[in-house]
Amino acid sequence: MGVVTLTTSTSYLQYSVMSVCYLFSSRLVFLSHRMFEQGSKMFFCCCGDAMPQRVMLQGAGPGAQVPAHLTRVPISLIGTDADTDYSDKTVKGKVVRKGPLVSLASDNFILKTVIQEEDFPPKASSQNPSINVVLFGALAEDFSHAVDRGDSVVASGFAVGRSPTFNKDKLHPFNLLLSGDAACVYVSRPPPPPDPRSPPASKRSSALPAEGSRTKAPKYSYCRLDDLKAGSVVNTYGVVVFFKQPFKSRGTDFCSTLKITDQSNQKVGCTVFCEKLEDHPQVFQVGDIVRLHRVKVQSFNNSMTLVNTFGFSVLAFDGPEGGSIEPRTSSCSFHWDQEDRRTVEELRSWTSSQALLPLVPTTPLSAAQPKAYFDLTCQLLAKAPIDSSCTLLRVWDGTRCAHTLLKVIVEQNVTEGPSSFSKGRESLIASILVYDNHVESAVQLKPGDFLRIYNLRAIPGSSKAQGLSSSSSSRAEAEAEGVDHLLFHLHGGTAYGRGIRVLPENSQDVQELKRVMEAVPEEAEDHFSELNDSLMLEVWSTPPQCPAAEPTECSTERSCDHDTQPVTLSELKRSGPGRVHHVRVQLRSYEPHRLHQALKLYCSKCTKMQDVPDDDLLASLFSEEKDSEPCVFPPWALSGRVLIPGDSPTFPSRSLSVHLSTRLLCADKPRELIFLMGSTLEETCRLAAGYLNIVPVMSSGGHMTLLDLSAPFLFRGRKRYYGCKRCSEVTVREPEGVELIDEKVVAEALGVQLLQFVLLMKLELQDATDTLDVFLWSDAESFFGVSAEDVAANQEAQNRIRQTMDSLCPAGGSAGGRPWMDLCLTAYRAEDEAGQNQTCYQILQSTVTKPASTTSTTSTTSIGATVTR
DNA sequence: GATTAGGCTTTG
Repeated sequence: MGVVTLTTSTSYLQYSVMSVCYLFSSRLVFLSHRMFEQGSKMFFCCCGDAMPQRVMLQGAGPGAQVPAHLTRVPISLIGTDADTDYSDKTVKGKVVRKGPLVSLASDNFILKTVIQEEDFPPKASSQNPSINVVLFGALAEDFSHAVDRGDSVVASGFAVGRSPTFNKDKLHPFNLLLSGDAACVYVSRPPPPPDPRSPPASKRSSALPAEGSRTKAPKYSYCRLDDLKAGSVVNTYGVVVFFKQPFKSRGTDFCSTLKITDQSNQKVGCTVFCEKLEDHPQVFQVGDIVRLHRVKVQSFNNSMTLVNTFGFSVLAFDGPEGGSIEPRTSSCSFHWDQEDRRTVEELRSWTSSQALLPLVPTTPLSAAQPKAYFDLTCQLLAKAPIDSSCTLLRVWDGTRCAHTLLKVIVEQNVTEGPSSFSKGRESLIASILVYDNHVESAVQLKPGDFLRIYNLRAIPGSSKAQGLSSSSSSRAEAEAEGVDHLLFHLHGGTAYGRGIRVLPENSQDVQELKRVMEAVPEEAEDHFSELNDSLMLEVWSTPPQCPAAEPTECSTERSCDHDTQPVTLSELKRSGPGRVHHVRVQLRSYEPHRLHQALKLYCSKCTKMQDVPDDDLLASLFSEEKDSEPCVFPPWALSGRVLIPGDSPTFPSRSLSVHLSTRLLCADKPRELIFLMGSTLEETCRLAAGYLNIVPVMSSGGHMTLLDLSAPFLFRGRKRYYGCKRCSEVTVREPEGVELIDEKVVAEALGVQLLQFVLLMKLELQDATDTLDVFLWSDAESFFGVSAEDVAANQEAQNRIRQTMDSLCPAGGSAGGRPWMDLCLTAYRAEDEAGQNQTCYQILQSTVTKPASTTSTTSTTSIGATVTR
């Protein structure tokens, strides 16, 4: 599998915190503090300094306005008139794509962006025109830092060139090239949306110094849990290690109980009395983090406890690292700043190091074991009172319980919500009897609510064994007989945190639950219900095999020889790394959607992976080398010239300097390998039709050398080969032998560490129990039945991948229409970019078996994204 | 500016 670390890619969330402009020596200088958020780490960096200004924020100062003598040209007119002088012209557009900053040499950069015209000239019908813009040098660097997608920019001082990617991207036949002192970009940014983490300040006119507006907010200090002094009122942060949902106290309030801890390892009990439920801590599970303001420290039984006091407020957060930091609170105004954010991050990181988080937050019905106590996240479908101390809740979570679920029969017309469901759905519904104090909270619940029920007990055995035989008329009647049935009880009292909580619709857990539920097709439910044989139930507690009404063949097969039974994704997630699993799943989604981005270059030596540069970038690398300086050629090289016929007045015929290997010439193989100097990318490609191997070279310091290794070092027909910048030690030599000249031989002669084309995709798999992100990488070629090298060079290979993905995951198709895949997965540990260990999954030894679609795989017409470079 | 509870060793 190699040693490449593949982790879920971290997206760099980037936003400008503030921009300040100074007038400095009569030149405008733009200082931008930008904040980067990367996983759990935050840092600031300052870009821009007292250098001449190249990228300017409009409205920031007098010099930042577009000079009045410049006139704007519509993007559609760029390049239409060969005589146009663009030195006094501008082009305006919105940044719709922004490429990475590519480093060419230590202080030279290149960056590609696409801008789209927004308002000029107004056009109702077709799409607004857009154009590629290539920026060079410090301008590229500044642009990379200062401009975001969505910004509106005005470019001036540009040159216009033919776009080498026009055939591919159909964007614009020309592009804008910005380099040198004259080039400038003016930026204006739409006003930022309000920060959702900073709710508007309270309208209360209260003089409370507390949770006011951000500007007036006082500095809060937080007391560590080993530093609590009895009698004081403090603010504190903690990780929840135990909690009880709010329950009615004997007094006037609801009471909730927390036990929290922090880096001091002290465990401190905390009691909250509030009349209103919404003012209580919104804690959903152990590991949640709470911030408490104004709690009184009391000594009880020789330990410190916390009780809320006047002005009390609480925020709660999810516990796992990397999750969103969205405070849960009913308060409409609260103080919240970067320091709070950092504190939560630190507690999360500490929590994970202490293994305080439960491995499995809640147990799905599919994993419920007889007699076990567990927490359940589910949706309420219906409820019915049984008697004054017992209420029936009918719930489901989209998973299938391994045991038959008992249906409790209730009197007619007492059920809130549907009294029965389709046969298939019924088989997925669990009956929960809630007792005593929980009856009162059940009254508040509405069918459709998403619930978490704490300390639920699975009651096993036959209905008779539970005293619920059909002849019994006591509390409920069960229609099922047998020994393999389950019913659930929520016992009275609040011991062990027993209780019911309604989860907010926007919570992560509810989103996850919905995904699982949506993956259960109606037909499948009915299909399931036919199979009530206990042996079959055992089998069918694993993912459904053919849930669609019209059974579809499985679209992939495993070629491995592991002797292991398929598991559900939820089971797989509960087991550790270092194992191989078989799963039967559907493809829910995949990345990248633009399939050409799945193609990467991989160095087997340093194990680094990089993107394949696009033609715009390559074209600029070639064009930079047009004017070669004088050069001493190596003694083995025979020099000559080759004529490249032109195809238009813009591209006249040119003769270029070529160098041949004496050894190959003597072997009568003059066309096997040429070293070509000063060619453009286009010319190189054209010559590649006539020469087997072309190595583009340039003169540097009076000697012949390769171009920058961002460019291919070798062209072989339509194939291009790249070298690793880190691992190559370039010297231009002729190959040793003459028998076979291929990319390996050439690379070896040139001291180039050859990069390999690979395919890398992230697939989101799903079954009835869960979803899972997996990588398709080392076995991607055998999965698709194509080589990555072919994908880089030929349309048929690209079509094959596109069609395979379309058939596994049809656009706009429902889950029911997606084929099922038998896959072999391996689970392994890898470090993410923040240095945190996480479990990753990779598809191994699995192959798509069916032709991807009914359309011909040899079709040469491609629509939409292809993997063309 | 009172009162509530102060986990738990698990009924139906």
